[in-house]
Amino acid sequence: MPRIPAIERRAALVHAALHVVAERGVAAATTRAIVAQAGMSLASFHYAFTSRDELLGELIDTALEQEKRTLAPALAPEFDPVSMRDAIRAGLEQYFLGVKADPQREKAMFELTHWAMRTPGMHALARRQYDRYYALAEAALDVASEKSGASWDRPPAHIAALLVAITDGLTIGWLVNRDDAAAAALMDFAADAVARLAVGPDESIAQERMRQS
Amino acid sequence: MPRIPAIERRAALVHAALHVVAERGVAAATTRAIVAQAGMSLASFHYAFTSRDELLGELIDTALEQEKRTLAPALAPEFDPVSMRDAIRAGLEQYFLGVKADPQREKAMFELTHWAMRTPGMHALARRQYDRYYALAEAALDVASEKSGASWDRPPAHIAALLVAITDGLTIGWLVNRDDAAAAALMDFAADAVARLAVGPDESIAQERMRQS
DNA sequence: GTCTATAATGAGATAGAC
DNA sequence: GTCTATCTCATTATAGAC
Repeated sequence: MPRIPAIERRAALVHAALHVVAERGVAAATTRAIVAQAGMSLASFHYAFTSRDELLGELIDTALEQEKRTLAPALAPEFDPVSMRDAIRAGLEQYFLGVKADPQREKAMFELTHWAMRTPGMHALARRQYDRYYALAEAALDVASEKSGASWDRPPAHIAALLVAITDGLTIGWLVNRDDAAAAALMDFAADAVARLAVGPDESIAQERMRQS
Repeated sequence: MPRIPAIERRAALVHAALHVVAERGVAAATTRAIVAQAGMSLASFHYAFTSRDELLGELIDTALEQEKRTLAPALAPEFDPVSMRDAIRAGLEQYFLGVKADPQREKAMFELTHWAMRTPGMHALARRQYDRYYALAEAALDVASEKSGASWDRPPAHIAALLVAITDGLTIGWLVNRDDAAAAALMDFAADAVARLAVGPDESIAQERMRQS
C-alpha cells in the first residue's frame, strides 16, 4: 500500500466512520468496521488515531460540517420579500427534506450526541454540536428576517433555541413514525408560532391586536 | 440461592437493567453488568431471558410505566379553572421537574428509542413507546381542557403530537446545555403557542380577532 | 510508515454438575 | 432451578518484521 500522510489517513477514516455510524449506528462502528470501510488495515487505525474515542470526537465536527452543507440551500436568499411565516415554513421544509433524504445520518447525529454525553471528557463536544445548531438556526432566522423585512421581539439567539428544539422533536417523531402528514402539521404550527414572535411589515398589525386584547 | 419463580427473576433483572441503563447507558448494559446489579449469576440471566435483546425489549415497557407514574402529578386536576395557557404551562413545568429530578432516566429513554430503531425487529417497540407518549400527552390535554373550560380547534391527537415533539426538543436541549432559563423560555413559548389552538371561554375573543385579520 | 500477527480483555451464550 | 466453569467470538490496542 502507498504511503499516505497521516492527515489524509485521518480524514479517510473519519469519512469511513461517518458512513458506518450512519448505516449501522455508533455501537456497530468498531475500529474493525471502520477500517474495513476505509480499506485499511487495523494497525493503520492506531497509527492515525490513538483511540476509537478520539476518532468519534472528530467525527462529530465533520458530520456537522456535512449537515451544514446540506442546509445551505435553505439559507440561500433566492426568492424575495415574503411573510415571515412563509420564510420560516420554507426553511423548515428545506431542513425536513434533508432529513428525509438521509434519515440514517440524522439518526447518527442523535446517537453521537448521546455518546458524547455518556463518554467521560466528551460532553463538551455535545455542547459544541448544539452551539453550532443554534448558530445555524440563527443564521436561518437572519435570512428569514431579511426576506420578510420583519425583525424579532427578543434576542434572535433565544428564538434560535426554540427552533432547534422544534426541529429536534420533529426529527425524532418522524424517525420513529415516518408520518409525513404529522411532520407537515408540526412545521405549519411551528412556523405560525415562531412568526408571531416577529414584529414588522407583515406582522405588526396582528401583533398590535394581540397586545391590546 | 433460593428458588425464585422465573417471572420474578425476569422482573428483578429488568429492574436491575433499568438502573444500569440509566446510570451508564445502553452500551454499558451488558448481561454481566445487569446480573451484577441484580446480585445473580450470569447463568440465571439466560434462564430467565433467551437473549439480551429480549430483556431490553421488556425494559422499554417497564421504563414507560415508570415514566407514567412520574407524570401522574401533572395529570391530577388538583387546582381549578384557570386559563388554557396556564394549565399547559403547569403541565410542562411538572414534566420538566421530572426530567430535572432524574436526567439519567430521560437520557436512557432516548437511548432505548434509538436502540430499538437500530435493532432488527425492534422498531415496533419505538413506535409503541411514542404511541404511549402521545396518549399521555392527550390525557394531559384533556385535563387542561377540563381545567380551563376550553376545547381544541383540531383533533387532540394532533396537538398531542406537537406537545411530544416540543417536550422532546426541550429535553434534549436541556440535557446538553443544562440551561434552566432557556428551558423556561421554551416552555413559556410552547404554552402560548399551543394555547392559541384552543377555543373557548378565555381564548375565543383572541381567536376571533386572529381569524378576522 | 505499513503491515501481519497476536496480546489482553470482555462480550453473549451454554454445558453439565449439583 | 441454580450454579461454576467454559466456549466462542469480537473488541481495542500493540509488538515487531519489513
